[in-house]
Amino acid sequence: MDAVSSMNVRVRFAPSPTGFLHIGGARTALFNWLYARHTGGTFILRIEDTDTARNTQEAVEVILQGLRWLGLDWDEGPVDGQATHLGRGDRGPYFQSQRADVYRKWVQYLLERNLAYEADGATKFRMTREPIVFEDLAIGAIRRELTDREALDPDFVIVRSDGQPVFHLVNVIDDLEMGITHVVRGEDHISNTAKHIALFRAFGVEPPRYAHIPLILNPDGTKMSKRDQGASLATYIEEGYLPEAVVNYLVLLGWSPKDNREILPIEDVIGRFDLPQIQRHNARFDLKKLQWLNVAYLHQLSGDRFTALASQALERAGVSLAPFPKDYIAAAVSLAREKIKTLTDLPPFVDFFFVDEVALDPEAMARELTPASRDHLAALRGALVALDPFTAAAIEAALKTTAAARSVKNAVLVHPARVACTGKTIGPSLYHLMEVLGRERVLRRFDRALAQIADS
RNA sequence: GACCCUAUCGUCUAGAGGCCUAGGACACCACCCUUUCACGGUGGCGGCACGGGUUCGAAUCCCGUUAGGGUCGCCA
Repeated sequence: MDAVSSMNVRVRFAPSPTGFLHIGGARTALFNWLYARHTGGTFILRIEDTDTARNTQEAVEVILQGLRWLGLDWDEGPVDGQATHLGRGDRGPYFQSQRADVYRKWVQYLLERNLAYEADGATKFRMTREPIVFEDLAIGAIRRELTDREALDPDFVIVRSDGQPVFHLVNVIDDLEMGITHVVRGEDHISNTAKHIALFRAFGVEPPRYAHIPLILNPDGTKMSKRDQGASLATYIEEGYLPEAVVNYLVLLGWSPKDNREILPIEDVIGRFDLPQIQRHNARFDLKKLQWLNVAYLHQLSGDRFTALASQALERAGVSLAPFPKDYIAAAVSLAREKIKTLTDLPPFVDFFFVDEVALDPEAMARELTPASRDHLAALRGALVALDPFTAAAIEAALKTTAAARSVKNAVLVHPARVACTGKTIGPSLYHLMEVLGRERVLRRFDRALAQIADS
């Protein structure tokens, strides 16, 4: 352990409960968590719910659920979305709405020392006129001068005329009171840091170390805001991405293991993650790469977990699995594993396994269940009736023998058979799907297809 | 308007003065594999924003320009 690692690192993620967790916020949380785990430090979750009007318990739950889904466990912080509930940890409360007396105490401290003053009913902080210089762990030396507007009046409001303390004040007080040693946050706070450092000094304490991480931009390079496609973590949860894939992708967006590896077990990342190596420039979100990672993680999932997640996705899509044996479900969904990019892709691939009568796609039917295919299908049915064992290999052999006997290419039998069994032109391997379906179902579906052709 | 950050293939990145004829991944294109759709395999396309310095030598250091992003609120 190096010098930094051996000190007691305390980092925090301090989101405002707006009703959703921004993907950029998720990465900020991730980087804080990684740094805490890398250093053996403490990861704290604090809810910045000072804007009482739009903060609700539900909005907090969204954040907690998002972090839990990502696997980012916090050592101190809320246990649920209820602000008045006592959290875990001895530096609480972890909701700003419950810390009014703490803020009052420190405002009093500033007032008594003439470091703040009343003006127009508000309380303003006497900001230094000198440039603030600090060493950012991710970026390097930063020297911040006053802007022209600030030069006119450098002092800023820390308590509104309605008595509510503002962000800069509470953020600093909480970091101070909670013993935060490293502030890892979005680059959009880099200019605010001067104010924060000045406040820490006024309170008579050394400011924490800062590490500002780059922002996540839209594919077109514009800032990703709430409305933008894919800005909310919830969309990835709903669209069937694996948390480990999202985490891996987020890690790669601004950090690199420097050894050309892309698939990174989280333990490896924890072992190597550090602040100075964080990328300095903003990154654009690339859904295609996330999808690629998701496929990779889908492939290496254990059979049990895949079956569980696939079952969930099916139930959510309205497919009832209750009537089917566990083995049948597992065998059926496993045939789709290599075919899908996300779990929401799965239901259309395997739903035919779980219905009495397949829904015949009109186009597929028109193309494959033609009078010309009738005799082929009937012949294939004949080859399957007494086939033993009814396995993929045996089915394949039977189909090929039948095709050869009729002097047609395998595909001439394969395509109509697929439509007969699944109703669609795309899907899992035909031979395997027939094995899983079982002889009885297959023959019944063949008969129905044959009847369809006769009717048309 | 001012202040701050940033700048390597379309995208994410490796690169901390000679190892660079700039490496990898995603995407894209071609071919192979193949019963569909995918997976996989092989190959290809493609980049140091620009201009000045410093140096024997610069993607790497310095300055400027340009571009992008951020901030300057009684929002967080």
